[in-house]
Amino acid sequence: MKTDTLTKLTVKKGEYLQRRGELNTKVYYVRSGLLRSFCVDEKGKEHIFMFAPEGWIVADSGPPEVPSSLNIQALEDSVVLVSEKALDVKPDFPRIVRRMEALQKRVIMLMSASAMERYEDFVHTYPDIVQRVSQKMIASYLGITPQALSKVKRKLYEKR
Amino acid sequence: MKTDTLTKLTVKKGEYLQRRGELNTKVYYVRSGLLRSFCVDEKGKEHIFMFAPEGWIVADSGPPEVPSSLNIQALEDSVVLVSEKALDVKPDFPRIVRRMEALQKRVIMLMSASAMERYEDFVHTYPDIVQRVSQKMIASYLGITPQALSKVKRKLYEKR
DNA sequence: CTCATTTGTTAACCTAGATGAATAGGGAAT
DNA sequence: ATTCCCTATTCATCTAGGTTAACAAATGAG
Repeated sequence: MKTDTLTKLTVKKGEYLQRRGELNTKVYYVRSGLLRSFCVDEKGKEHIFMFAPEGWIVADSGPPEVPSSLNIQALEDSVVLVSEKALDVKPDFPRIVRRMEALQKRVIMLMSASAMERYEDFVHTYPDIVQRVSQKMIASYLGITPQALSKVKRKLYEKR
Repeated sequence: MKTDTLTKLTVKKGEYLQRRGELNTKVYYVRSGLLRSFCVDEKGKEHIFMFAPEGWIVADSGPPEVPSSLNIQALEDSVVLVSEKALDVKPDFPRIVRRMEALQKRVIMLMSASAMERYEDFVHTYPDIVQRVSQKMIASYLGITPQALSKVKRKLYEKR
């Protein structure tokens, strides 16, 4: 990453960094705050692809010339460094490997685990995020409705 | 990729290249035939993570020092080139980007689309694979049972 | 502060897909 | 050919999670 191609951006809670359909040339490095990337299906339902707290990188995975299918939005006031994908000639390989690993796990969880199992795994894997975002956001990440998440949490509470 | 670190491997249909729990140091390049990578959940159910026909690369995404969570098996007689992850100093970046894209799409599909939508998308995206593998395998990739896939196909047939 | 909007939870009902069991076809080995 | 096993399909039943609606609590704007 060349330092001179980075732009510092300050965004308020709720602001968008990128919207679906826009050109997909940027990579966002979160210096402080919290972002989410998400898509919206035909029925208008939002699906969170990932949360990005401090130190994380977000971008649509697609090539720069294809319009983005994801929206990127700040969930807290945030400071973000923006770089151009094309200029990012020497990508951070270990970080990419970790991302792939996380995606692999996510796919497998979505295919094989119940909503409760996915919630427990999420709480265990991202305990900090759980504190910082709404139930609605967590449900949207898990691929269930907020109502279903409420049920899950009650069952877990009753268990102990 | 250094040519001198590659090993050519010939496997018969049904043979395993890697089993869950084994060290996870290898990357497989499929020269001919067809592989699948999959995991097995606590209930003994198999979930296919990906199919790898000619020209594709398969590996567990995790770091080499962690035991693999995936099994890799030949679905057809295949010829495979094997290389060590650690020696693979200059990874094929465009290919990785395409893989990430595919994974992103898969996550989103699993969260937002019905079994029928996922099947239609699969047929559209991998028409060749559909011809080469059993219904059971396709169902396992889609995250549904073979019975549910049967229903989906009948409904699609009735529609037209 | 007030008013309005959003969020979290509960409950009643509904559906997509799982489960289990039965049946019929396909190979492969002998 | 026969046996064995595995695959595909169908049906009946069950259940996790979706949908709709109601309401209270929290949040935000002015």
